[in-house]
Amino acid sequence: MLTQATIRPPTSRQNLPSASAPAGTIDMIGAVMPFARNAEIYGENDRVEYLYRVLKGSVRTCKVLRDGRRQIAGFYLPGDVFGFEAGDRHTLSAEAIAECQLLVLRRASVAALAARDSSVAGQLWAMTIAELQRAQDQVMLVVRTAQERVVGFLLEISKRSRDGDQINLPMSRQDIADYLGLTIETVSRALTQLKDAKMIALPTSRHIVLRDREALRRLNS
Amino acid sequence: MLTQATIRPPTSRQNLPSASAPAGTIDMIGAVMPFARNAEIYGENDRVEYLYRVLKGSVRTCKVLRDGRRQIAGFYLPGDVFGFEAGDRHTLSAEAIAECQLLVLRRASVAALAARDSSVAGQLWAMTIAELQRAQDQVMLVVRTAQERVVGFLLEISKRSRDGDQINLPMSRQDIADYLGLTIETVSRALTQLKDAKMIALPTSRHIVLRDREALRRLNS
DNA sequence: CGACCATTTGATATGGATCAAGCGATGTGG
DNA sequence: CCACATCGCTTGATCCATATCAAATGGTCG
Repeated sequence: MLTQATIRPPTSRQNLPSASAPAGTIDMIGAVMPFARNAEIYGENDRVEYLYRVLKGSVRTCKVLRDGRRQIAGFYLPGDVFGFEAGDRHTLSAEAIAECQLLVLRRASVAALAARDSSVAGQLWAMTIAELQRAQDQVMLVVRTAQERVVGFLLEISKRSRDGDQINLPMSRQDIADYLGLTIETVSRALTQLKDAKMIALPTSRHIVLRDREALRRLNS
Repeated sequence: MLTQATIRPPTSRQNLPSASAPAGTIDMIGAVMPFARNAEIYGENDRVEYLYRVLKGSVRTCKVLRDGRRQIAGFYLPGDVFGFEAGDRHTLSAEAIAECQLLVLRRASVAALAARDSSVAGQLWAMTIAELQRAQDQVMLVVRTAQERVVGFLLEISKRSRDGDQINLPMSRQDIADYLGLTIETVSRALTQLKDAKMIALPTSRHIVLRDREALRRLNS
């Protein structure tokens, strides 16, 4: 499944982040690391050692359910931070959707920095609440009809990737389906219906244009 | 729907929490308030002013979807803290499931305390991560079969209420259904099947006994 | 060009929703 | 104290949205 063996973060700091990383943020510590397409960043049950910020590319976190199906818990785009865990073991795995660069931060260093600098602690709290919000939104999404789930997903991605009405999907139909709790066939059919209704255009399967946001928003509620 | 008008938290501190509230925790600030069954604690779009800790009783947070269906985002039992929000408006509403007592904390006071005391900041972060974990677990739950969702719910409630194999449900079948994204009929049928399979007993509809945790865990994965 | 993989499209099956009725506990008024 | 209304829950019959199975299409890379 994976195209290469898991890359482990370095213990030394060979790749420091750019010198322009602002003081008073978590970006001042940590190392930049590249991951190949489909590379595992961490696995379920791995010890939690790092927090990650996406610099380039995109990442998915997921879990394989007992019946073999895969559920994706979140997609992370440039700027997003992931890897928050309650215990000392990961409950999800994380994989690079495409070639990506991550800022890898030792959890202990982050915690130490937060203890010293309350504004850093505040940032971490805010990021975690934002992540909680996203997870709650996902719950609201996955209980709706297939059509509504797909529309909700498109609007969410559009908002987060800040590219106007253009969407360049980094992920496959299978990834979308596993995020929404649907099958690829159903996702595909929903997109075709939206295209037939002139609400979106599909120049290529990974490039979507939102042609009628108003109508999409109505479907989304 | 609601049995009484919304009760607003007091601006003065008429009801201080017990003097035994430990220093260095958020419990040292705030006021104790009672809420009646089905009373609204806050509504969607209300300004965020407080954090809440459940002292007695139980609470649900939920959202009414466009089609009129209600989705419950979480149940909160004694000890749990709720009311974390990313923005300054609530994205969910909160209601008392049964008569309950809440410790009501001004968000600004909590933030100020966290800025002064890094261990408080750490507690808040940990609670938020725990809440994130729960939301992620709910996503994993609502994409499974009806039977699995109900089993997952029973095991979750059992773990959180720490009452051994006895479960005294504070919430109705409708609440459970709205949490799991099912109908009451489907929840009822799933429970009947579990009873017929001798995995649970149902002395009364709100009192469930887990008779075969091993079998239940197998269904849950 | 041809092999391969991702996506779309088509035909059928099924799990859970919906519609409808029955049941049991609780409460209320005569 | 008992008829009877009410409410929450369970059970039954049918329907429909989405899964599943199957095949066609299209896009990419050697």
